[in-house]
Amino acid sequence: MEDLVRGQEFTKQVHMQLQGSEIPVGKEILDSVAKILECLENAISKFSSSESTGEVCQSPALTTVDSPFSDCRKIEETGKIRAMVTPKKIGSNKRRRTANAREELTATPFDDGHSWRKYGQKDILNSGFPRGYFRCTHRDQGCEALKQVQRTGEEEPAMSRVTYIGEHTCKDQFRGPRLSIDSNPRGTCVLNFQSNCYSPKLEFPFSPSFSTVEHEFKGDTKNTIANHNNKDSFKSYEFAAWCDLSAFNSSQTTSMMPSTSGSELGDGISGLYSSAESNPNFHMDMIVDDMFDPSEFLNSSS
DNA sequence: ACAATTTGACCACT
DNA sequence: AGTGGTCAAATTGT
Repeated sequence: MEDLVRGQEFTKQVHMQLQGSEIPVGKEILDSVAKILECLENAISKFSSSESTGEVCQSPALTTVDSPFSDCRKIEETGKIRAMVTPKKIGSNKRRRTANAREELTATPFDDGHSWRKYGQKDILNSGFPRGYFRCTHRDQGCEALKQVQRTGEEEPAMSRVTYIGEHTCKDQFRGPRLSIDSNPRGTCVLNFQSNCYSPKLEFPFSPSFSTVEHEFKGDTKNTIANHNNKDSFKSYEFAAWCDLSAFNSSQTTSMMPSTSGSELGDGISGLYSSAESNPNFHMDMIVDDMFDPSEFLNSSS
């Protein structure tokens, strides 16, 4: 609930900034932001009403405990018989407990700082889009965090409702504040450095202008995003752009990037991460034209 | 070879 | 019986 309200506030700020911006902003973008605001308001009002009745996320109360060894199955498939005797874990019922569940409305897809492994996909009635089921890749460490991603409609940019179930108990800590890129139809990008991109995250897919930036970044391996461990974070339509911004804070460089250790990326942006981490109020926006050349930028700033 | 994703089947729940 | 959540073999990617 708190997150929803924060998200609403952030979205309002973005909306006001876009409206008051000297840079021409596409009507579609303003419309999209207005829609997001509307969705958030709906979600908040629904949540408020369900909270008072003890419900969580519109889901029915769920039972979770079964006999731990009740799942003895035989499956016939293409003439073969596979006998599976899989002890059922307590709490691993088909219907999940949704306590600790929270929902976010996000652009599709986005990097929430954790690594997820897809374990299923299901067509959902009347939704038109399949729902994806993800679990934390560190499930072997006992991390039970799950998320479900459901695209909400045909709108562009594509938006998805992401439901997080359970908290991360693994060591794959939040990778820290992210550098995200937004762009308007004119080809200008906004790099948004935020100290805590928690929820909800309001992000938009790339317009072709980003591919220009990405291409130019790839010209220099030190500034590249190509070798990142978590390649999923860098699908062409996603936001994170990474570059060596250690010029901003070389003295405080401390790696905050356990998940990228060994990659040049981690070295490259650790300064940015540490500076942002060390200052909870760190917040910086940059306007970047699509002819932006990171090497020139770095030369001029050093 | 290993890791991640896809996909069809199973099962709990309504 | 219909639906949604999960499992795990098969497939695909690196």
